Amino acid sequence: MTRRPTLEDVAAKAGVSRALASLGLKDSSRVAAATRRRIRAAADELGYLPNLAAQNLASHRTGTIGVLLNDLHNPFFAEVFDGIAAALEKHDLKWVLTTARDVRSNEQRSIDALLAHRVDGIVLVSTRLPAAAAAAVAKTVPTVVVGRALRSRFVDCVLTDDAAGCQLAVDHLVALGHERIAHIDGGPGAGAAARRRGFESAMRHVGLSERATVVAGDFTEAAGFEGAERVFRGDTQPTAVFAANDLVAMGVLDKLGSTGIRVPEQVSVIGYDNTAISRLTTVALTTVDQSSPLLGSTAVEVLLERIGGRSGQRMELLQPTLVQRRTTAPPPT
Amino acid sequence: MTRRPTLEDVAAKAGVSRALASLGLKDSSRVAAATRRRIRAAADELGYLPNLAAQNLASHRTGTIGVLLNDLHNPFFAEVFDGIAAALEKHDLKWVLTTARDVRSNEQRSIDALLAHRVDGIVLVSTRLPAAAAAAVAKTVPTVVVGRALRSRFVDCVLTDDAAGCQLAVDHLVALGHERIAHIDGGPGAGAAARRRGFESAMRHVGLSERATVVAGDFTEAAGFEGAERVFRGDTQPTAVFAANDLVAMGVLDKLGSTGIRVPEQVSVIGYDNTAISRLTTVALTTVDQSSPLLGSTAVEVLLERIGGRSGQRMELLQPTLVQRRTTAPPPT
DNA sequence: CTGAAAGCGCTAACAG
DNA sequence: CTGTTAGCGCTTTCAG
Repeated sequence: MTRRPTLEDVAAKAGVSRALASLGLKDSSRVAAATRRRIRAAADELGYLPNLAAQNLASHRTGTIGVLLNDLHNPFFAEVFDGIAAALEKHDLKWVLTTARDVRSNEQRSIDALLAHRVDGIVLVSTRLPAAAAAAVAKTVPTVVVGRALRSRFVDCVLTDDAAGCQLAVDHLVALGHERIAHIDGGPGAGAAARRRGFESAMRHVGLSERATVVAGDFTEAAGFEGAERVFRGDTQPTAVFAANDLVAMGVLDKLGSTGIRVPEQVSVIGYDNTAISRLTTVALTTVDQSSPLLGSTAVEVLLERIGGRSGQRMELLQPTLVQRRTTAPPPT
Repeated sequence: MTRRPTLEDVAAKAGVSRALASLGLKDSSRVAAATRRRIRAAADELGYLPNLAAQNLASHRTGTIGVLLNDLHNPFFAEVFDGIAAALEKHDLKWVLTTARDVRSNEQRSIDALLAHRVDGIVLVSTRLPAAAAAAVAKTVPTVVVGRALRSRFVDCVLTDDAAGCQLAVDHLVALGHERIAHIDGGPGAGAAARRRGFESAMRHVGLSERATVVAGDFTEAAGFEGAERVFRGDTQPTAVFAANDLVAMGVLDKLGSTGIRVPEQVSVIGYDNTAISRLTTVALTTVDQSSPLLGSTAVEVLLERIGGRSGQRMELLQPTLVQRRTTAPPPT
């Protein structure tokens, strides 16, 4: 647990000045190749690792992007992060990753932590942060929001065209012959409102407004379970359920399974996200795909543009697709 | 995008020196309560956020723990992280979270990044890092490894007693009447070897050594799928499969389902981790529970002890339990 | 209780 | 090509 070597040590060992050592390690063409090699060798031998704090402080930039992921438990976010990380690596940027864990107030705290790091930019993935708060952050540091549309000159957004996604889902069910369709929504979750409105307007488009039910949920399996419970308690039971996301859909399947209602013979279920779980043939959930990694990588590109100086808002809408599996079928006759 | 306020600004606004402002914000009793309030007010008004880099550099400590998670896609790690984060919050510590994403060489790079942050300690969750490399890290900064046993004076370990866990699984299957049991292992994954050896020795204990098969896998669904393919190709087919983890088990269920083999009537399947997926009643996977959050919080406690000065190794073995659901039953007669 | 001064490890002009 | 000189924003003795 000895003191870590500093640039000073490297410089001494290589017989050069600190400044030259610094340049040498960055492969600056300003320093002779031979010297460069000597410096690098000295650094390796000492096990030198630059002190980020010192680097950041002196250079006024961190080369780091802050990423706030809503929830580590939802595989969807892991996939979005894959896209983010890949893009960041491509651009030789570092990142610091945070999650809010549970509560809402934690989101601001997590963001403050990123700000304290003096990150060069921030990616907010599906946070519930109030629009005003997000705009405030964006005024301090370039910010892009994933999964939610925010009208603000300062905040860029990258999200799936949920209106289209919901239309896809509804059209599919209607084509199969369904009319009474229930939506279990994402409650206070980020983007939940958009998806709920998408569902309602899609049902209107096909002239089935009065047959639509919406029950309040959350983006979790538990919410899906409880939502299904409520949906199938009434007397005018729907023949299909459109869940706010795959997790919710799993909860619905769970409830239906334990109640002895067969899917898709008696009830059709459709999810949103096309996560790994939905792909399992034992689950085989019909779902709306949002190409999650693309969401992430696009967010990074948009952010870099903003860091590069663009000042107008950029709102990137990605088109979803329907992935038809085996939880949807014609309703019972 | 204006310059962020510094301590200097806060001090000026509060009409005190920088030093006092610094102390005041830390609620040091060395500064009068009234002054403290004035300082705090000034800071709030300016939206002051301390510059971490400067703080770290000046104080020689970061109050930050580095966490390297093997894989964001496996919900097991999200649960372990819950425990880690909760414990860290309890102790008022910050963290920086990393994942290696894919390749092995990335693990060292991720660790170097944590080291560059000058974190006060490191938690390595299920990394494949060679023992020597881990020990090297530990000599630089207090380190605890989760999910793997490493014999080194410098590295502390927190893991589940996999020998016991495997015995639990095997005993359960044997009690049901199974004899030909296959294990699809975790291949090169962290802790895979321990689990494989645990399976083999458990089978030996019950005198079923020759009935045991082991096929090489990986801790993924895909590996489970392929593993099942190989297992059920031969002529002496097992009646039960013990998977290295729940993801592998899901892959197995997937393959069996698509082949028309019924679970548990024809084949029993048992997983490891008791992740959220296994709990779904549509899946209802029998599995070995490792109380993942406890694994995480224990790791933090052990790490803090080490940071506090303990020098001997601490090897914390947590006892697993069997969670019996509906993928295991007596073999067909 | 408060302030002055030194310095953390590094980068970035600016000279030689 | 190489070295000198200032800081970056903060904490931390050490004096008042």
